[in-house]
Amino acid sequence: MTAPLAVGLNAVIVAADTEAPYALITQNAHGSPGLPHGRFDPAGHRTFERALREWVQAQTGFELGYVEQLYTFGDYGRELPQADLEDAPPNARLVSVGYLGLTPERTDISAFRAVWRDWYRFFPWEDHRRGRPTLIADAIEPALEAWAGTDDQRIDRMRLAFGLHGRPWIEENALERYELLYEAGLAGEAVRDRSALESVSGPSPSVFGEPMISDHRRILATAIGRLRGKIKYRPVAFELTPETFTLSELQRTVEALLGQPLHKQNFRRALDRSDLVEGLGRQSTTTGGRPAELFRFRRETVRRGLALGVPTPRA
Amino acid sequence: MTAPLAVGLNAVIVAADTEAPYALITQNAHGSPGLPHGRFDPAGHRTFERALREWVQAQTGFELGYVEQLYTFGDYGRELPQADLEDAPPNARLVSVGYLGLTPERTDISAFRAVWRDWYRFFPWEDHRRGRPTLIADAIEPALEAWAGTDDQRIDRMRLAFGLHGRPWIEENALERYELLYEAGLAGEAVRDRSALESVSGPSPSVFGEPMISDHRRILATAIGRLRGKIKYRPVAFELTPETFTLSELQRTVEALLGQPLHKQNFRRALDRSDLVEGLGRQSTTTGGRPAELFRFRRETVRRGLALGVPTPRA
DNA sequence: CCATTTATACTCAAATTGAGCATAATTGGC
DNA sequence: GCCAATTATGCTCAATTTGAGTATAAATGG
Repeated sequence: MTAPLAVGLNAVIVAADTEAPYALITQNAHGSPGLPHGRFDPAGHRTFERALREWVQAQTGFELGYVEQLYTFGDYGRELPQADLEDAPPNARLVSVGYLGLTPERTDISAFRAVWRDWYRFFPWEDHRRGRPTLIADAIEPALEAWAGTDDQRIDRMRLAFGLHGRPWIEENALERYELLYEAGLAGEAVRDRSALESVSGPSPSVFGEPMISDHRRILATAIGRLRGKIKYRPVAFELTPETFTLSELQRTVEALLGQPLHKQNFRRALDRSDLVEGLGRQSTTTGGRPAELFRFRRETVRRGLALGVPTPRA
Repeated sequence: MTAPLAVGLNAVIVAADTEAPYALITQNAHGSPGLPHGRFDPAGHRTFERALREWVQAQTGFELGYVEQLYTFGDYGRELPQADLEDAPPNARLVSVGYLGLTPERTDISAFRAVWRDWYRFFPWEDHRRGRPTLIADAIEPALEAWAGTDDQRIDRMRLAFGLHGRPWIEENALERYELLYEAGLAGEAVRDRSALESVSGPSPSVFGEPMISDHRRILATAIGRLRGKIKYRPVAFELTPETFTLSELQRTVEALLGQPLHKQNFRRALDRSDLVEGLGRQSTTTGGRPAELFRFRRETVRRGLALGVPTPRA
């Protein structure tokens, strides 16, 4: 009577530099991108976190540091193709628990079937560092409008999610935006899941961003939103930076994660007041221009209990 | 080879008035308090949320409104006594998914085996509305100190969690505080779980707050922390208030949830600027003193996209 | 009708934010 | 070797927000 259950663990492992934020991506047998993942074996694993660390280590050679749980998905509508379940019992229902891991540098993983990928490849509409991507006005907005029709609730959701009609763009809402596109049939996964369920394959509409296997892009969107929110009130940014860095490097890294430019002077001033970083006196040999001072993260400040995030003054 | 898995769903259903915050509490066969819960049956349930709504309806007669997922626990150390698993396969490992539900009033549930309980009964150290509870300095601090001994990391965790030695009390950290007490053997559940695993029953040390079945108090602590954080940046407070309310009622309700007094004038001013509420011109017939104006929540403001929380200026 | 209680209004200094302009120290042509 | 371009860093100032106090208004209950 009760159908079998399987718990899948999925890891979004994030690194970032001044250029872009990266996620660790694996490939399945068909070469489709996905997240490092595996099944949770209740007999062999004491906790989710341990199981996750073990899987990630095996699949990518990567040793996880900072880890936090994201969300547990169990929807029927997103039931997975059997191919993704490997050794699960037939017809097993998958419950997937997503985790976020942060790492200070893109460690070498060349020996494994995993690569670091700029996460905006999967979410091209999320990068507003050089202004709002034209993709939104040119393609996403018209496609969503066609989907919404005269349904007021759909129109509302669309405007709020994508910051249309004078609403502000809220970078934390990466999941809402992806789910909206999925619902509107504008994500490759939606096309795939529907044809699998209904065995119909009508004319494929235009879809946005590179799709991933299973519901992995949804988990990645959850991670992006969570990290973007958390960076503002907890010093997680320093889990992603090297030991020493210049203020510009830190700022560009944060901008890459938020997909949003920040106001330089105000960023520095607020950081100064926060006591989160400490100048080292040493200079960095930068590419062109005046050399910048090197800084380090003051872990002591966090232990004093105030635990603030990095400032994010809008530019 | 793979042990059976069961997914348990647990609901923290919260109501609040100017006196206290309440959680909906059920009782097991032995009269021990717990949260409304049930197993997720993958065959019968499409999504976690639907299953949850069904269970809660059956156990408490309660119709859930606002719902959000909290956290998924899967630790081995907190394995549950078989009694709590009811119709699960023997030796099943329980994965428990916690949900938070909010409701504007304490609806009548007298026909069911469920009651509304002031949540501070389970967490007496969390209510700082009338100053820091003396329980902390009198009993918790010495007990934790005895546990920490000279272990610097333990001393540090203790001070940060409970705001000792000049650290600020951070009301969101309800889970950290409970887990610390559990680890230190100062929660009734810890005593119970240890004796179940080790079959020893030494002298029971003093424990704090009323224990709950299974890991339900841990889930309740998660809910408290989450709600306390969210109330500051999303207008969830209005999911808990009646249609119309006075500003004082709103303030006292928020204070009850945070366990923290707020600065009256600044609370009003910030609320004013936020556009979250709108005066109705009508007066409330209060108990004693000048009558207060009635207000209502402006849902329209949220739809305009700014979606701020209620202000929480420290008193 | 007066003391008490509660609500609401007003004020003011301190701190923070937003956004500009000015100056310093490099590199890379020419 | 000098000048332009580039990047880092410093300084200023008005506008806004915060923190916290004082004053006034409108009820209730002896």
